[in-house]
Amino acid sequence: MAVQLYNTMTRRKELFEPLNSNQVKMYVCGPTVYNYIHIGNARVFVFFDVVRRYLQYLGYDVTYVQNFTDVDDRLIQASMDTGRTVPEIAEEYIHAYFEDMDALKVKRADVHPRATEHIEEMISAVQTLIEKGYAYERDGDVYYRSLYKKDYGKLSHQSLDELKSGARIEINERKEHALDFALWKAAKPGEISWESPWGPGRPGWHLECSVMARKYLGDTLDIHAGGMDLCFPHHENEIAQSEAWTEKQFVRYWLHNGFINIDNEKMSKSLGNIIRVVELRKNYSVPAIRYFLLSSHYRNPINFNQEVMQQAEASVDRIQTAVSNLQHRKETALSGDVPEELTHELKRLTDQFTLEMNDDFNTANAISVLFDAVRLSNEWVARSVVTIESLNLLLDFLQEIGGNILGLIDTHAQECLDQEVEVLIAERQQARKDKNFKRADEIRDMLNAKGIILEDTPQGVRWRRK
RNA sequence: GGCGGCAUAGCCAAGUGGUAAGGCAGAGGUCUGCAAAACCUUUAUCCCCGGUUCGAAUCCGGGUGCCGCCUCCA
Repeated sequence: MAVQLYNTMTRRKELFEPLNSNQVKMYVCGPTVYNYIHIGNARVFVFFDVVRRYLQYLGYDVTYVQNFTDVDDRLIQASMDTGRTVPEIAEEYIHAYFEDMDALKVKRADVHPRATEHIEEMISAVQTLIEKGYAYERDGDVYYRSLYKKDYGKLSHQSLDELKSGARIEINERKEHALDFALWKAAKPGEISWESPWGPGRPGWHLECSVMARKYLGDTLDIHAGGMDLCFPHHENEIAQSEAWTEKQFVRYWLHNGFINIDNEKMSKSLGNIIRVVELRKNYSVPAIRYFLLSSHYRNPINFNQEVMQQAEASVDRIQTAVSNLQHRKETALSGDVPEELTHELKRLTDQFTLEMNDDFNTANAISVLFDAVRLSNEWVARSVVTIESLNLLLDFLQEIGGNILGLIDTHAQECLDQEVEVLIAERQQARKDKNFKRADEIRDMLNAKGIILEDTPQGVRWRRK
Protein backbone atom coordinates (compact mmCIF):
# COMPACT_ATOMS: atom_id res chain seq x y z
CA MET A 1 0.00 0.00 0.00
CA ALA A 2 2.24 2.77 -1.20
CA VAL A 3 0.14 5.02 -3.36
CA GLN A 4 1.86 8.06 -4.76
CA LEU A 5 -0.45 10.77 -5.97
CA TYR A 6 -0.01 14.15 -7.54
CA ASN A 7 -1.22 16.85 -5.20
CA THR A 8 -2.22 20.07 -6.93
CA MET A 9 -1.40 21.93 -3.73
CA THR A 10 2.27 20.94 -3.67
CA ARG A 11 2.59 20.23 -7.39
CA ARG A 12 4.39 17.04 -6.59
CA LYS A 13 3.70 13.38 -6.32
CA GLU A 14 3.35 12.54 -2.67
CA LEU A 15 3.04 9.40 -0.65
CA PHE A 16 -0.62 8.98 0.18
CA GLU A 17 -1.25 8.70 3.89
CA PRO A 18 -4.79 9.17 5.16
CA LEU A 19 -5.21 11.16 8.34
CA ASN A 20 -6.61 8.18 10.23
CA SER A 21 -4.91 4.87 9.47
CA ASN A 22 -6.84 3.24 6.63
CA GLN A 23 -9.88 5.52 6.69
CA VAL A 24 -10.11 7.57 3.51
CA LYS A 25 -12.41 10.59 3.41
CA MET A 26 -13.01 11.47 -0.20
CA TYR A 27 -15.10 14.26 -1.71
CA VAL A 28 -15.71 14.78 -5.42
CA CYS A 29 -17.48 17.86 -6.72
CA GLY A 30 -20.73 16.73 -8.29
CA PRO A 31 -22.85 18.20 -11.05
CA THR A 32 -25.01 21.27 -11.11
CA VAL A 33 -28.25 19.65 -12.07
CA TYR A 34 -29.61 22.07 -14.64
CA ASN A 35 -29.00 19.78 -17.60
CA TYR A 36 -27.85 16.32 -18.65
CA ILE A 37 -24.26 15.52 -17.81
CA HIS A 38 -21.70 15.51 -20.59
CA ILE A 39 -18.65 13.44 -21.35
CA GLY A 40 -16.42 15.87 -19.45
CA ASN A 41 -18.42 15.31 -16.30
CA ALA A 42 -18.28 11.61 -17.01
CA ARG A 43 -14.49 11.67 -17.04
CA VAL A 44 -14.44 13.07 -13.51
CA PHE A 45 -17.01 10.65 -12.18
CA VAL A 46 -15.66 7.55 -13.91
CA PHE A 47 -12.05 8.25 -13.06
CA PHE A 48 -12.53 9.07 -9.40
CA ASP A 49 -14.83 6.10 -9.08
CA VAL A 50 -11.89 4.01 -10.27
CA VAL A 51 -9.67 5.70 -7.69
CA ARG A 52 -12.19 4.83 -5.03
CA ARG A 53 -12.48 1.20 -6.18
CA TYR A 54 -8.73 0.87 -6.31
CA LEU A 55 -8.26 2.26 -2.81
CA GLN A 56 -10.86 -0.20 -1.61
CA TYR A 57 -9.05 -2.97 -3.43
CA LEU A 58 -5.93 -2.00 -1.47
CA GLY A 59 -7.91 -2.39 1.73
CA TYR A 60 -8.74 1.21 2.52
CA ASP A 61 -12.08 2.00 4.06
CA VAL A 62 -13.30 4.76 1.76
CA THR A 63 -16.11 7.15 2.58
CA TYR A 64 -17.08 8.79 -0.70
CA VAL A 65 -19.21 11.90 -0.86
CA GLN A 66 -20.43 13.66 -3.97
CA ASN A 67 -22.79 16.61 -3.90
CA PHE A 68 -25.57 17.85 -6.13
CA THR A 69 -25.68 21.58 -6.69
CA ASP A 70 -29.42 21.93 -6.89
CA VAL A 71 -29.69 25.68 -6.65
CA ASP A 72 -27.57 28.29 -8.45
CA ASP A 73 -27.74 30.91 -11.17
CA ARG A 74 -28.02 28.44 -14.00
CA LEU A 75 -30.86 26.56 -12.38
CA ILE A 76 -32.65 29.82 -11.76
CA GLN A 77 -32.08 30.76 -15.38
CA ALA A 78 -33.41 27.40 -16.53
CA SER A 79 -36.42 27.94 -14.33
CA MET A 80 -37.14 31.32 -15.89
CA ASP A 81 -36.66 29.92 -19.37
CA THR A 82 -38.99 26.99 -18.91
CA GLY A 83 -41.48 28.17 -16.35
CA ARG A 84 -40.75 25.16 -14.21
CA THR A 85 -39.61 25.42 -10.62
CA VAL A 86 -35.98 24.99 -9.62
CA PRO A 87 -36.72 21.85 -7.55
CA GLU A 88 -38.59 20.30 -10.48
CA ILE A 89 -35.67 20.84 -12.81
CA ALA A 90 -33.15 19.64 -10.23
CA GLU A 91 -35.15 16.51 -9.55
CA GLU A 92 -35.33 15.63 -13.22
CA TYR A 93 -31.61 15.97 -13.79
CA ILE A 94 -30.64 14.21 -10.60
CA HIS A 95 -32.68 11.32 -11.88
CA ALA A 96 -30.97 11.57 -15.26
CA TYR A 97 -27.58 11.73 -13.56
CA PHE A 98 -28.18 8.44 -11.81
CA GLU A 99 -29.39 6.83 -15.02
CA ASP A 100 -26.24 7.89 -16.84
CA MET A 101 -23.88 6.93 -14.05
CA ASP A 102 -25.54 3.60 -13.31
CA ALA A 103 -25.24 2.82 -17.00
CA LEU A 104 -21.55 3.72 -16.96
CA LYS A 105 -21.05 1.45 -13.95
CA VAL A 106 -20.10 4.26 -11.63
CA LYS A 107 -20.86 3.20 -8.09
CA ARG A 108 -23.04 5.46 -6.06
CA ALA A 109 -21.38 7.60 -3.43
CA ASP A 110 -21.95 6.80 0.22
CA VAL A 111 -23.73 10.13 0.46
CA HIS A 112 -25.10 12.35 -2.30
CA PRO A 113 -25.94 15.49 -0.34
CA ARG A 114 -27.97 18.25 -1.96
CA ALA A 115 -27.24 21.90 -1.34
CA THR A 116 -30.87 22.77 -0.67
CA GLU A 117 -31.05 20.24 2.12
CA HIS A 118 -28.26 21.94 4.02
CA ILE A 119 -29.36 25.56 4.06
CA GLU A 120 -29.49 25.74 7.85
CA GLU A 121 -25.93 24.52 8.20
CA MET A 122 -24.76 26.95 5.55
CA ILE A 123 -26.41 29.90 7.24
CA SER A 124 -24.79 28.95 10.48
CA ALA A 125 -21.39 28.67 8.76
CA VAL A 126 -21.80 32.12 7.28
CA GLN A 127 -22.69 33.51 10.70
CA THR A 128 -19.56 32.02 12.17
CA LEU A 129 -17.45 33.53 9.42
CA ILE A 130 -19.01 36.95 10.00
CA GLU A 131 -18.38 36.66 13.74
CA LYS A 132 -14.77 35.75 13.13
CA GLY A 133 -14.32 38.75 10.88
CA TYR A 134 -13.83 36.79 7.69
CA ALA A 135 -17.09 37.90 6.10
CA TYR A 136 -19.32 40.93 5.83
CA GLU A 137 -22.88 41.66 4.79
CA ARG A 138 -23.85 44.18 2.10
CA ASP A 139 -27.45 44.71 1.03
CA GLY A 140 -28.47 41.15 1.80
CA ASP A 141 -25.36 39.60 0.22
CA VAL A 142 -22.60 38.18 2.37
CA TYR A 143 -19.05 38.21 1.05
CA TYR A 144 -15.92 36.46 2.16
CA ARG A 145 -12.87 38.67 2.72
CA SER A 146 -10.40 36.91 0.50
CA LEU A 147 -7.49 39.04 1.60
CA TYR A 148 -8.07 38.42 5.29
CA LYS A 149 -5.82 35.40 5.26
CA LYS A 150 -2.47 35.76 3.58
CA ASP A 151 -2.48 32.29 2.07
CA TYR A 152 -5.36 32.92 -0.32
CA GLY A 153 -4.24 31.64 -3.70
CA LYS A 154 -2.11 28.81 -2.34
CA LEU A 155 -3.84 26.08 -4.35
CA SER A 156 -3.78 27.78 -7.71
CA HIS A 157 -0.36 29.27 -6.92
CA GLN A 158 -1.41 32.75 -7.75
CA SER A 159 -0.03 35.55 -5.66
CA LEU A 160 -2.55 38.08 -4.47
CA ASP A 161 -0.93 40.78 -6.60
CA GLU A 162 -1.28 38.65 -9.68
CA LEU A 163 -4.85 37.84 -8.88
CA LYS A 164 -5.59 41.46 -8.28
CA SER A 165 -4.26 42.36 -11.68
CA GLY A 166 -6.07 39.49 -13.34
CA ALA A 167 -7.64 40.34 -16.61
CA ARG A 168 -11.18 39.32 -15.93
CA ILE A 169 -12.12 40.67 -12.55
CA GLU A 170 -15.66 41.84 -12.48
CA ILE A 171 -16.66 45.15 -10.97
CA ASN A 172 -18.98 44.83 -8.03
CA GLU A 173 -19.43 47.95 -5.97
CA ARG A 174 -20.74 46.01 -3.01
CA LYS A 175 -17.53 44.07 -2.50
CA GLU A 176 -14.71 45.49 -0.43
CA HIS A 177 -12.32 43.89 -2.82
CA ALA A 178 -12.69 42.38 -6.25
CA LEU A 179 -11.40 39.02 -5.03
CA ASP A 180 -14.08 38.69 -2.37
CA PHE A 181 -16.70 36.12 -3.20
CA ALA A 182 -20.30 35.56 -2.22
CA LEU A 183 -21.15 33.24 0.66
CA TRP A 184 -24.78 34.21 0.52
CA LYS A 185 -26.66 35.87 -2.28
CA ALA A 186 -29.74 38.01 -1.74
CA ALA A 187 -32.72 36.89 -3.78
CA LYS A 188 -34.03 39.02 -6.57
CA PRO A 189 -37.82 39.23 -6.78
CA GLY A 190 -39.33 35.93 -7.87
CA GLU A 191 -36.20 33.89 -7.27
CA ILE A 192 -36.22 30.81 -5.12
CA SER A 193 -34.99 31.78 -1.65
CA TRP A 194 -34.60 30.83 1.97
CA GLU A 195 -34.94 33.05 5.01
CA SER A 196 -31.72 34.13 6.65
CA PRO A 197 -30.47 36.75 9.10
CA TRP A 198 -29.62 38.86 6.03
CA GLY A 199 -32.98 38.48 4.39
CA PRO A 200 -34.18 36.01 1.77
CA GLY A 201 -31.47 34.53 -0.37
CA ARG A 202 -29.53 31.44 -1.33
CA PRO A 203 -26.09 30.04 -0.58
CA GLY A 204 -23.07 30.81 -2.75
CA TRP A 205 -21.72 27.96 -4.83
CA HIS A 206 -18.42 27.49 -3.01
CA LEU A 207 -20.02 27.34 0.39
CA GLU A 208 -22.05 24.20 -0.17
CA CYS A 209 -19.04 21.97 -0.70
CA SER A 210 -17.33 23.28 2.43
CA VAL A 211 -20.41 22.77 4.55
CA MET A 212 -21.43 19.37 3.21
CA ALA A 213 -17.89 18.03 3.17
CA ARG A 214 -17.47 18.96 6.82
CA LYS A 215 -20.83 17.55 7.80
CA TYR A 216 -20.22 14.13 6.23
CA LEU A 217 -16.45 13.80 6.36
CA GLY A 218 -15.23 16.02 9.18
CA ASP A 219 -12.89 18.99 9.31
CA THR A 220 -10.10 17.48 7.25
CA LEU A 221 -10.65 15.47 4.07
CA ASP A 222 -8.05 13.14 2.70
CA ILE A 223 -8.93 13.61 -0.95
CA HIS A 224 -10.88 16.35 -2.67
CA ALA A 225 -11.20 16.07 -6.41
CA GLY A 226 -12.75 17.62 -9.47
CA GLY A 227 -12.05 19.01 -12.91
CA MET A 228 -9.00 21.17 -13.48
CA ASP A 229 -11.08 24.30 -13.93
CA LEU A 230 -12.43 24.04 -10.41
CA CYS A 231 -8.98 24.65 -9.01
CA PHE A 232 -9.57 28.36 -9.23
CA PRO A 233 -11.69 29.88 -7.94
CA HIS A 234 -13.95 27.14 -6.60
CA HIS A 235 -11.48 25.05 -4.65
CA GLU A 236 -9.40 28.04 -3.68
CA ASN A 237 -12.47 29.59 -2.15
CA GLU A 238 -13.46 26.38 -0.44
CA ILE A 239 -10.08 26.26 1.24
CA ALA A 240 -10.32 29.89 2.33
CA GLN A 241 -13.75 29.61 3.91
CA SER A 242 -13.29 26.13 5.35
CA GLU A 243 -9.99 26.86 6.99
CA ALA A 244 -11.27 30.17 8.29
CA TRP A 245 -14.27 28.32 9.66
CA THR A 246 -12.57 25.28 11.25
CA GLU A 247 -9.05 26.62 11.69
CA LYS A 248 -7.79 23.28 10.49
CA GLN A 249 -6.32 22.00 7.26
CA PHE A 250 -9.27 21.42 4.92
CA VAL A 251 -7.82 18.87 2.48
CA ARG A 252 -4.68 16.77 2.50
CA TYR A 253 -4.58 15.86 -1.20
CA TRP A 254 -6.11 17.82 -4.06
CA LEU A 255 -6.65 15.91 -7.30
CA HIS A 256 -7.68 17.53 -10.58
CA ASN A 257 -8.30 15.87 -13.90
CA GLY A 258 -7.79 17.22 -17.41
CA PHE A 259 -10.36 18.18 -19.99
CA ILE A 260 -11.81 16.52 -23.03
CA ASN A 261 -11.58 18.11 -26.44
CA ILE A 262 -13.95 17.28 -29.23
CA ASP A 263 -12.19 16.91 -32.58
CA ASN A 264 -9.33 18.98 -31.16
CA GLU A 265 -11.60 21.80 -30.11
CA LYS A 266 -12.63 22.81 -26.65
CA MET A 267 -16.02 21.46 -25.73
CA SER A 268 -18.27 24.40 -25.13
CA LYS A 269 -21.80 25.56 -25.35
CA SER A 270 -20.93 28.26 -27.85
CA LEU A 271 -19.30 25.79 -30.25
CA GLY A 272 -22.32 23.57 -29.81
CA ASN A 273 -20.15 20.49 -29.54
CA ILE A 274 -21.14 19.27 -26.12
CA ILE A 275 -21.45 15.51 -26.02
CA ARG A 276 -23.92 14.28 -23.50
CA VAL A 277 -23.56 10.93 -21.88
CA VAL A 278 -27.12 10.05 -22.74
CA GLU A 279 -26.28 10.45 -26.45
CA LEU A 280 -22.88 8.80 -26.18
CA ARG A 281 -24.44 5.69 -24.72
CA LYS A 282 -26.58 5.27 -27.81
CA ASN A 283 -23.54 5.11 -30.08
CA TYR A 284 -20.92 3.30 -28.05
CA SER A 285 -20.70 0.47 -25.58
CA VAL A 286 -20.13 1.21 -21.91
CA PRO A 287 -16.77 -0.59 -21.78
CA ALA A 288 -15.60 1.41 -24.80
CA ILE A 289 -16.63 4.70 -23.20
CA ARG A 290 -14.78 3.77 -20.04
CA TYR A 291 -11.77 2.60 -22.04
CA PHE A 292 -11.67 5.93 -23.82
CA LEU A 293 -11.80 7.79 -20.51
CA LEU A 294 -9.17 5.62 -18.82
CA SER A 295 -6.75 4.96 -21.67
CA SER A 296 -4.85 8.16 -21.04
CA HIS A 297 -3.48 9.56 -17.79
CA TYR A 298 -6.15 11.45 -15.89
CA ARG A 299 -4.27 14.73 -15.78
CA ASN A 300 -3.73 14.83 -19.54
CA PRO A 301 -6.23 16.29 -21.93
CA ILE A 302 -7.90 13.71 -24.16
CA ASN A 303 -9.43 14.16 -27.55
CA PHE A 304 -12.76 12.67 -28.48
CA ASN A 305 -13.55 11.67 -32.04
CA GLN A 306 -15.04 8.79 -33.95
CA GLU A 307 -11.75 7.17 -34.77
CA VAL A 308 -10.56 6.84 -31.16
CA MET A 309 -13.96 5.55 -30.13
CA GLN A 310 -13.82 2.86 -32.80
CA GLN A 311 -10.35 1.94 -31.60
CA ALA A 312 -11.73 1.79 -28.07
CA GLU A 313 -14.49 -0.58 -29.19
CA ALA A 314 -11.98 -2.86 -30.88
CA SER A 315 -9.66 -2.82 -27.86
CA VAL A 316 -12.41 -3.65 -25.45
CA ASP A 317 -13.62 -6.44 -27.75
CA ARG A 318 -10.28 -8.13 -27.40
CA ILE A 319 -10.66 -8.19 -23.62
CA GLN A 320 -14.25 -9.31 -23.76
CA THR A 321 -13.48 -12.08 -26.23
CA ALA A 322 -10.71 -13.37 -24.02
CA VAL A 323 -13.17 -13.66 -21.13
CA SER A 324 -15.81 -15.48 -23.13
CA ASN A 325 -13.24 -17.81 -24.69
CA LEU A 326 -12.04 -18.60 -21.19
CA GLN A 327 -15.58 -19.43 -20.16
CA HIS A 328 -16.13 -21.61 -23.19
CA ARG A 329 -12.89 -23.50 -22.61
CA LYS A 330 -13.99 -24.31 -19.07
CA GLU A 331 -16.87 -26.41 -20.38
CA THR A 332 -14.53 -29.12 -21.60
CA ALA A 333 -11.63 -28.69 -19.18
CA LEU A 334 -10.97 -31.12 -16.36
CA SER A 335 -10.40 -30.46 -12.72
CA GLY A 336 -6.81 -30.46 -11.48
CA ASP A 337 -3.90 -28.47 -10.14
CA VAL A 338 -2.80 -25.04 -11.22
CA PRO A 339 0.75 -25.15 -12.60
CA GLU A 340 3.26 -23.09 -10.69
CA GLU A 341 4.15 -21.35 -13.93
CA LEU A 342 0.70 -19.80 -14.16
CA THR A 343 0.38 -18.80 -10.50
CA HIS A 344 3.74 -17.15 -10.79
CA GLU A 345 2.82 -15.22 -13.94
CA LEU A 346 -0.44 -13.99 -12.47
CA LYS A 347 1.31 -12.92 -9.31
CA ARG A 348 3.73 -10.93 -11.41
CA LEU A 349 0.90 -9.26 -13.33
CA THR A 350 -0.98 -8.45 -10.14
CA ASP A 351 2.13 -6.82 -8.70
CA GLN A 352 2.67 -4.90 -11.91
CA PHE A 353 -0.91 -3.68 -11.91
CA THR A 354 -0.54 -2.42 -8.35
CA LEU A 355 2.73 -0.75 -9.21
CA GLU A 356 1.14 1.15 -12.08
CA MET A 357 -1.95 2.18 -10.17
CA ASN A 358 0.13 3.21 -7.18
CA ASP A 359 1.97 5.61 -9.43
CA ASP A 360 -0.62 8.37 -9.46
CA PHE A 361 -3.30 6.05 -10.81
CA ASN A 362 -1.66 5.31 -14.13
CA THR A 363 -4.70 3.69 -15.72
CA ALA A 364 -3.07 3.67 -19.16
CA ASN A 365 -0.36 1.36 -17.90
CA ALA A 366 -2.82 -0.59 -15.81
CA ILE A 367 -4.72 -1.33 -19.02
CA SER A 368 -1.54 -2.55 -20.69
CA VAL A 369 -1.11 -5.00 -17.78
CA LEU A 370 -4.65 -6.13 -18.45
CA PHE A 371 -3.70 -6.82 -22.07
CA ASP A 372 -0.70 -8.83 -20.89
CA ALA A 373 -3.17 -10.93 -18.91
CA VAL A 374 -5.36 -11.25 -21.99
CA ARG A 375 -2.45 -12.63 -23.98
CA LEU A 376 -1.57 -15.03 -21.18
CA SER A 377 -5.16 -16.14 -20.98
CA ASN A 378 -5.39 -16.72 -24.72
CA GLU A 379 -2.27 -18.84 -24.59
CA TRP A 380 -3.74 -21.08 -21.89
CA VAL A 381 -7.10 -21.33 -23.58
CA ALA A 382 -5.35 -22.63 -26.70
CA ARG A 383 -3.58 -25.43 -24.81
CA SER A 384 -4.91 -28.91 -25.32
CA VAL A 385 -4.56 -29.66 -21.62
CA VAL A 386 -5.63 -27.08 -19.08
CA THR A 387 -7.44 -27.39 -15.76
CA ILE A 388 -10.65 -25.68 -14.73
CA GLU A 389 -8.80 -24.28 -11.75
CA SER A 390 -6.23 -22.64 -14.00
CA LEU A 391 -8.92 -21.11 -16.17
CA ASN A 392 -10.75 -19.88 -13.08
CA LEU A 393 -7.63 -18.19 -11.83
CA LEU A 394 -7.24 -16.34 -15.12
CA LEU A 395 -10.91 -15.48 -15.11
CA ASP A 396 -10.66 -14.13 -11.56
CA PHE A 397 -7.77 -11.91 -12.51
CA LEU A 398 -9.55 -10.47 -15.53
CA GLN A 399 -12.77 -9.98 -13.62
CA GLU A 400 -11.05 -8.29 -10.70
CA ILE A 401 -8.72 -5.98 -12.62
CA GLY A 402 -10.61 -5.54 -15.87
CA GLY A 403 -14.10 -5.83 -14.43
CA ASN A 404 -14.33 -4.71 -10.83
CA ILE A 405 -11.68 -2.02 -10.84
CA LEU A 406 -11.47 -0.64 -14.37
CA GLY A 407 -14.95 -1.66 -15.46
CA LEU A 408 -13.93 -2.61 -18.99
CA ILE A 409 -15.69 -5.95 -19.04
CA ASP A 410 -19.38 -6.53 -19.39
CA THR A 411 -20.13 -9.01 -16.66
CA HIS A 412 -23.57 -9.88 -17.93
CA ALA A 413 -24.72 -13.42 -17.27
CA GLN A 414 -24.00 -15.88 -20.03
CA GLU A 415 -27.08 -15.75 -22.17
CA CYS A 416 -28.68 -18.75 -23.77
CA LEU A 417 -29.46 -19.39 -27.37
CA ASP A 418 -32.97 -20.22 -28.36
CA GLN A 419 -33.95 -23.73 -29.34
CA GLU A 420 -34.04 -23.00 -33.05
CA VAL A 421 -30.46 -21.77 -33.11
CA GLU A 422 -29.26 -24.74 -31.07
CA VAL A 423 -30.81 -27.05 -33.63
CA LEU A 424 -29.10 -25.23 -36.49
CA ILE A 425 -25.72 -25.44 -34.78
CA ALA A 426 -26.21 -29.16 -34.28
CA GLU A 427 -27.22 -29.58 -37.90
CA ARG A 428 -24.12 -27.69 -38.99
CA GLN A 429 -21.90 -29.94 -36.89
CA GLN A 430 -23.40 -32.99 -38.58
CA ALA A 431 -22.96 -31.38 -41.98
CA ARG A 432 -19.29 -30.72 -41.21
CA LYS A 433 -18.85 -34.31 -40.15
CA ASP A 434 -20.38 -35.37 -43.43
CA LYS A 435 -18.09 -32.96 -45.28
CA ASN A 436 -21.14 -31.11 -46.46
CA PHE A 437 -19.36 -27.77 -46.17
CA LYS A 438 -21.80 -26.00 -48.40
CA ARG A 439 -24.61 -26.57 -45.94
CA ALA A 440 -22.31 -25.84 -42.99
CA ASP A 441 -21.30 -22.47 -44.40
CA GLU A 442 -24.89 -21.72 -45.28
CA ILE A 443 -25.92 -22.14 -41.67
CA ARG A 444 -22.97 -20.11 -40.42
CA ASP A 445 -23.85 -17.27 -42.79
CA MET A 446 -27.47 -17.46 -41.77
CA LEU A 447 -26.62 -17.10 -38.10
CA ASN A 448 -24.09 -14.42 -38.86
CA ALA A 449 -26.86 -12.39 -40.44
CA LYS A 450 -28.71 -12.74 -37.16
CA GLY A 451 -25.71 -11.38 -35.30
CA ILE A 452 -24.37 -14.68 -34.05
CA ILE A 453 -20.78 -15.55 -34.84
CA LEU A 454 -19.78 -19.20 -34.82
CA GLU A 455 -16.22 -20.27 -34.18
CA ASP A 456 -15.00 -23.85 -34.51
CA THR A 457 -12.48 -24.87 -31.90
CA PRO A 458 -10.91 -28.21 -30.97
CA GLN A 459 -13.32 -28.14 -28.02
CA GLY A 460 -16.43 -27.68 -30.10
CA VAL A 461 -18.41 -24.77 -31.43
CA ARG A 462 -18.09 -21.45 -29.73
CA TRP A 463 -20.54 -18.66 -30.40
CA ARG A 464 -20.79 -15.01 -29.54
CA ARG A 465 -22.84 -12.03 -30.50
CA LYS A 466 -21.49 -9.35 -32.76
C1' G B 1 0.72 40.34 -18.14
C1' G B 2 0.70 36.04 -14.26
C1' C B 3 0.45 30.59 -13.35
C1' G B 4 0.62 25.87 -15.69
C1' G B 5 0.52 21.93 -19.37
C1' C B 6 1.59 19.38 -23.94
C1' A B 7 4.69 17.86 -28.61
C1' U B 8 6.75 9.78 -28.90
C1' A B 9 4.92 4.99 -35.23
C1' G B 10 -0.84 5.76 -39.88
C1' C B 11 -4.06 6.50 -35.17
C1' C B 12 -4.48 6.22 -29.54
C1' A B 13 -0.85 6.09 -25.64
C1' A B 14 3.04 4.76 -21.58
C1' G B 15 7.88 5.85 -20.45
C1' U B 16 11.72 11.78 -15.34
C1' G B 17 19.50 9.12 -17.20
C1' G B 18 21.05 2.96 -19.46
C1' U B 19 19.60 2.24 -25.15
C1' A B 20 11.62 3.11 -27.01
C1' A B 21 5.43 -0.74 -22.95
C1' G B 22 0.48 -1.68 -24.49
C1' G B 23 -3.88 -1.09 -27.81
C1' C B 24 -6.13 -0.07 -32.81
C1' A B 25 -5.09 -0.31 -37.99
C1' G B 26 -1.55 -2.61 -41.78
C1' A B 27 1.85 -6.67 -43.64
C1' G B 28 3.70 -11.82 -43.43
C1' G B 29 3.23 -16.62 -41.10
C1' U B 30 0.93 -20.81 -37.96
C1' C B 31 -3.74 -23.16 -36.87
C1' U B 32 -8.64 -24.16 -39.72
C1' G B 33 -12.45 -27.96 -44.78
C1' C B 34 -12.96 -22.53 -45.37
C1' A B 35 -13.55 -18.90 -41.79
C1' A B 36 -13.41 -16.70 -37.03
C1' A B 37 -10.78 -16.33 -32.66
C1' A B 38 -5.93 -17.01 -31.08
C1' C B 39 -0.65 -17.28 -31.32
C1' C B 40 4.21 -15.84 -33.68
C1' U B 41 6.95 -12.19 -36.62
C1' U B 42 6.97 -7.22 -38.43
C1' U B 43 6.22 -1.23 -38.44
C1' A B 44 9.88 4.98 -34.25
C1' U B 45 17.25 8.05 -35.13
C1' C B 46 10.87 10.24 -29.40
C1' C B 47 9.08 18.83 -32.82
C1' C B 48 13.94 21.74 -33.93
C1' C B 49 18.95 23.74 -32.32
C1' G B 50 22.63 23.82 -28.70
C1' G B 51 24.62 22.04 -23.82
C1' U B 52 25.63 18.57 -19.50
C1' U B 53 26.92 13.22 -19.35
C1' C B 54 30.52 7.28 -20.71
C1' G B 55 25.29 7.40 -21.97
C1' A B 56 19.40 11.92 -22.95
C1' A B 57 12.61 10.74 -25.28
C1' U B 58 14.05 11.66 -20.30
C1' C B 59 18.26 16.89 -17.24
C1' C B 60 19.67 22.32 -18.63
C1' G B 61 19.36 26.64 -22.16
C1' G B 62 17.15 28.62 -26.61
C1' G B 63 13.50 28.16 -30.45
C1' U B 64 8.79 26.55 -32.95
C1' G B 65 3.81 24.88 -32.58
C1' C B 66 -0.63 23.74 -29.75
C1' C B 67 -3.56 24.09 -25.24
C1' G B 68 -5.64 25.22 -20.17
C1' C B 69 -6.63 28.52 -15.85
C1' C B 70 -6.57 33.76 -14.01
C1' U B 71 -14.83 34.94 -10.35
C1' C B 72 -19.35 30.37 -10.72
C1' C B 73 -16.93 26.35 -16.84
C1' A B 74 -15.86 19.03 -15.37
